[in-house]
Amino acid sequence: MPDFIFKGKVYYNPVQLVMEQIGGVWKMPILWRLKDHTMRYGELRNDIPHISDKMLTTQLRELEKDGYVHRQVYAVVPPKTEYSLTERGREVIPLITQIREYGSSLIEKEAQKA
Amino acid sequence: MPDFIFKGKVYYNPVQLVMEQIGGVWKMPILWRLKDHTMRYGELRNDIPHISDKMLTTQLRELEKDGYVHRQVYAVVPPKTEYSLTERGREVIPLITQIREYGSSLIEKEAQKA
DNA sequence: TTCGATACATACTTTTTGGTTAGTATTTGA
DNA sequence: TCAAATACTAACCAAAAAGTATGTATCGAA
Repeated sequence: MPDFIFKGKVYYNPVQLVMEQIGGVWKMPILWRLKDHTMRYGELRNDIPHISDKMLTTQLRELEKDGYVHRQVYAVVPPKTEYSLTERGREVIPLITQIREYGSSLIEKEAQKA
Repeated sequence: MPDFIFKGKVYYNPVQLVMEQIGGVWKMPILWRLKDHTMRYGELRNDIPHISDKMLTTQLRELEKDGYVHRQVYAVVPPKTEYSLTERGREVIPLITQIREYGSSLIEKEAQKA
């Protein structure tokens, strides 16, 4: 597997690309919430434990730039913004499902031992 | 999904745990090489482009500590160490396969556009 | 006229991750 | 006696990711 270029940046392998697009602590949890419905900013904020405004905003912006979520701003006061998955976002859900399942299985095994 | 504790550390969700165990730039590429055979340190080193001694060593140690790889040291000179997957390591391969496939599909789509 | 509601932005600090360079231990064979 | 081979270790630095704390714009309602 040789190096390749994606959107102007060099990657060493496909895993690295995926990690950059949906890796980190918050991106998959965000995508997961949007799995089957649109959500407002504040709803995401309330639904994802421990996330800060800064993290929620930056991660949403990156997911938008990379084509995973759609951002719909309504010109009302107080402001209202709705987030939803794009086609690409929907396509990545099975992968997240498998990662979550694997994580849960790790936790279960650990619980059995203790 | 509430917080939980795994080996003494608090996690916010299962994704975060998986990311910590096999995330980052190098761990999955390492596990992938060991997929169907034991490899010596130097073989891994030569086979994984751009990886440094420091990264290879630290990531192997963490994978060993977390139970994904087995480390077999032979008392010979010059030194010889063989790495192989444990049961847990083998179990995680399907997940890595899917992540790689997803990454490859991203690359393909991007190539079609350009 | 001020307040409340919402979705942010900004500045700053800390933590984590990764990269670079150089060095070490051991024994066999030239 | 010295070089070669292998699997590391250590010290240091840079970059990226994440956390914390505070501020802001807008408009309608009270």
